[in-house]
Amino acid sequence: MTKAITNKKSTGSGTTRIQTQNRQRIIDAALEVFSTYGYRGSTVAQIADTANMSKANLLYYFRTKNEIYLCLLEETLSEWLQPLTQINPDGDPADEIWTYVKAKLALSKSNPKASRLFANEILQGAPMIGNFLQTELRELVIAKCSVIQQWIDQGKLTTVSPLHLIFFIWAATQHYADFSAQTECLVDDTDNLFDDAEHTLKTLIFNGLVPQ
Amino acid sequence: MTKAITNKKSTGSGTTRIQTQNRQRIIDAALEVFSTYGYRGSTVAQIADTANMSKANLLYYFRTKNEIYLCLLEETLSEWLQPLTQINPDGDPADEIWTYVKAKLALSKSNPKASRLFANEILQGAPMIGNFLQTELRELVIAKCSVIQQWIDQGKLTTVSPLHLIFFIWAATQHYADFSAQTECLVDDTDNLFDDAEHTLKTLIFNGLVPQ
DNA sequence: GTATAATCTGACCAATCGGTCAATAGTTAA
DNA sequence: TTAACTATTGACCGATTGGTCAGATTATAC
Repeated sequence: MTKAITNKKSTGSGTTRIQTQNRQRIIDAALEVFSTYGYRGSTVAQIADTANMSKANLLYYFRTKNEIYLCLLEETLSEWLQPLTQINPDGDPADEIWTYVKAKLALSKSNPKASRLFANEILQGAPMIGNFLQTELRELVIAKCSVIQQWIDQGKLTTVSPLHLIFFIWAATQHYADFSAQTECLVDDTDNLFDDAEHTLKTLIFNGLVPQ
Repeated sequence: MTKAITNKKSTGSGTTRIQTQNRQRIIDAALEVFSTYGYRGSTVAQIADTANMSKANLLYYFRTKNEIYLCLLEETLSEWLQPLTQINPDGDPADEIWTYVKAKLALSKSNPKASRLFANEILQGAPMIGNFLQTELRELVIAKCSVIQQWIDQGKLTTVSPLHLIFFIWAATQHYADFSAQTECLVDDTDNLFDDAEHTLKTLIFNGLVPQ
């Protein structure tokens, strides 16, 4: 999944000011387009338009549509996964999990396009990041699951499947980014959307739905 | 969103045996393709191939790609929404909600392609069903929210936002269909996937994550 | 300033896209 | 059997797709 700069100055130090600038413009535009239409539904002309750049010039910086897509995925993946790595085995279980939920919710709010980019990719069978899912993500998730399992064994958490708890947090938080077209149709108070979501999630996760 | 049969016998009763048969074959193939690649990422040739039919013949039954898509959405929408309509204001709140969760989970298991079809549509901004979301779905959701609110007012449920509770149930259940490419990478025991999900969801929704 | 490399462009390409159409093959009711 | 209709096809259309290329333009090092 790695493919670095295609064109370089033969003389100097590798990357030009104009290169870094334009490659970033393209990546930004690509996020806009790919997150909306998915890989196959997006066109390089559309990305070039969004980046205010001629198609030929865009293909001077990235040789193929696929190269843009892979580069974009790579840039976005680490940001998207970072909160999970932050879960601290030595912290208070409830605190750690709630911090994680809040971080994922904040990401859904601040960068919904990144969420939709992955949603599109996975919906379509993860053709590009399938290998990543099976290796790096799997390792990380297994590690964090065993942390949660320890907390459960210590009686600090209710007995649940750690893996499904994680699925459940992913689903509940990313939903607001991935399905914003739907939520925005149904929510009246758009301003407080994420605050309301956070409050309801907190109640559900820590108190359950039935009064004790 | 309504467009009925295009070609009809000028003599007889409207629809031929071959017509109903082939239209169904096309709809089935269209679900397969559209649910995977989204509207723009799918091609009529691909649908025709999947249906074991020539492209020209497919376009004899549906005049345009869009017409297939709309017909498919229409057929699938009601099935997908049906469980929500079943929530009974006079039933026991916890029972009613749990029945709903189980029904949605069962749908995700039995017809994941339908879930992915809608996921793709909404991810891409709901260009075709936007109007439906704002009218029919909105009405239904508002009605069910007020039912849940009454249960809360009667002290039978914890105070949560009914709307976000519904979002949460949608997210948690459809996740297993929409992101199956991911879950299948991470789950070891694929056989019991939905049973484990159900158990974890039940614990979360009714007990919360912290032991009482 | 000027040479050299980096940047940018329009014209162009084969392949594929959604869709049409005239002609052929298959069904069906009399 | 046959006439009228339904079903199916391959050849074809203009538009769009991802991508190339020769050459024009701009920035940079000396």
